[in-house]
Amino acid sequence: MKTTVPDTQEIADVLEKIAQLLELHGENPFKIRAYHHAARSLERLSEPLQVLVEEKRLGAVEGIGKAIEEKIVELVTTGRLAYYEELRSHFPPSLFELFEIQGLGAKKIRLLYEELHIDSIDDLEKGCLSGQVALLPGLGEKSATNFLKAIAFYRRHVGKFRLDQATLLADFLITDLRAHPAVGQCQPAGSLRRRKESIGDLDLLVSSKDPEAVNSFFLKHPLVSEILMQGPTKSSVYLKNEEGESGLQCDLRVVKPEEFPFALLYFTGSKEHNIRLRSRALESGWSLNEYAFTPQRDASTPPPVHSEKELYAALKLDFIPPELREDRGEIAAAALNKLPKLVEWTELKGTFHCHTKASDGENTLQEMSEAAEELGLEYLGIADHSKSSVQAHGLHEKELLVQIQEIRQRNQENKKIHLFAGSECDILKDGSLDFSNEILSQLDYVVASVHSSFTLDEAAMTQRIIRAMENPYVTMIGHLTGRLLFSREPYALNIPAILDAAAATKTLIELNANPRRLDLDWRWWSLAKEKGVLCVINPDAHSTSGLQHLRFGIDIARKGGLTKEDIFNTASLKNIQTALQKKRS
DNA sequence: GCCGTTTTCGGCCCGACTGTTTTCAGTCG
Repeated sequence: MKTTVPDTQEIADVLEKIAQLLELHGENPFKIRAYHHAARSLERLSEPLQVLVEEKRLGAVEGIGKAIEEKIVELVTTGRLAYYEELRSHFPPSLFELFEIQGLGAKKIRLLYEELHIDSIDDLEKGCLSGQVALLPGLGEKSATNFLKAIAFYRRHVGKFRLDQATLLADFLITDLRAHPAVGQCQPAGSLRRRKESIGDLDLLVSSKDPEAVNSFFLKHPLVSEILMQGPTKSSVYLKNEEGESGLQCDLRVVKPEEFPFALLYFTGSKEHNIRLRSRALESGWSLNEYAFTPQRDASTPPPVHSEKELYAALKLDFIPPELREDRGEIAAAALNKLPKLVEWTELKGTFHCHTKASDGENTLQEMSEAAEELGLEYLGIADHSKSSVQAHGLHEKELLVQIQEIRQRNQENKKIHLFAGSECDILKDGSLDFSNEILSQLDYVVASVHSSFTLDEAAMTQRIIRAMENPYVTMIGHLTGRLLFSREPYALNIPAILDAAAATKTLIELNANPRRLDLDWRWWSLAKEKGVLCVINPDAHSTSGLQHLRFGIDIARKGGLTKEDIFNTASLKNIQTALQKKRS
């Protein structure tokens, strides 16, 4: 373990590892869940862990009791945890990777380790091929074959699928399913419906009086590459990817029409959200499953339910939009009628941070303008790269001034959509900007972004961005953490400190809607809102089709609990022009 | 291990499918 103080995420990871180790040790499942739960609680703390430890308030965090509090304190103060080290000493660290293999859980991993000394994915593969795995009690030829398939799948798809990729596949399937005569209602569920940034598998839900017909239609669908499991109500397949190989996993559930709202709620999740709802149902004496409420002995009769809304109402809750169902306080808020009224797509009036051919975009200013108009936007901001982004053909001062002139000219000629002249100006290593204030002052707005020196330490990177925000011409910070989903980690950054500075300097924080980024992450937006920081949803469009990414931006804003009022570009053109001047004056 | 208008013990969400089994354990969501 590192000698420096571990950060909150690292501590949450240790708690998760403890949970896995306890599973391997065959511990009480509720104890295991307690560690999972505590890890999740840590991940959504709204204040620094260090402060909670110093003020001895950790025990007040839900899911953290005396025992786990002591362990966290030990980790924070010494950087080590004797309990964890003791647990770990019984198993090699490589064993953890076996949990990633579909069909393998703690019991079988332990069996494989104790009987065959298998402690890695490579070992498991060898054991399956040699026939040894099939000889173990409780396992057989079929298990070994399935492990080999699962290993191959894991190697092809370490990581997950992006929201846009999963959405595209789901749209195809749902369109075809809805056209089938035996299909009543058909909805996506799972993390796709909750609009998470990454999707592990696709969950589709259908209501039908003829489940067999639906299942057989689904299993023969041209997008299906391989059948994993098939039952009367549930089947599971791999879908074809671009190369025609097995890609995303897709589960189809077929239920009776009257069961649909229960099943939709259940399969939408999240798991933690469902667990809470079931506990809440039990308070009324009803057991809740994916089909119905079942009153326990002496309990009152549950009301009839025809929709998710009625289902929540039966539990004395406001309807909770799927995006919020992550067990982050939404149930308590729904009980008190305090859920936010989430922003809607139709409330978005314009956007900033779009590129053209002048730097690294694919389309001209005119084409971008027309596409935005078609999308129904009132205004569009053009922000091509600045000169330091050589790889992206960043504009030099002279080229930028020409572009500003062109934009002013277009606004004279076309009154249907207003164009704003901006720049995505590099934040240099020391926090200064790529253009002088004299140049910046001629623009309508500035998106300041980091495109270099990603490896600065947290303090330096934080200071770098804060310095940029202190510039009166910097309107907003682009893709704050620089993450690229599944390919680049966010750079080290003290996000609460950045949000404080954003509030103090009246700088907007971008929600970059490009599905590879979705940055800033949705988990931070409630804190941003609390601190009074405004969000601006930008597509970072490098083509006309890139403007469509705005929809994912709305998804993530909703997931972050943001309302129309929390988002800068829900303002009309009339109001936005004065708002853009606000920081400068 | 956590939690409490049933409060310091005794609960803790619930069901489908698979593979290896002759009645069920393990895994998954």
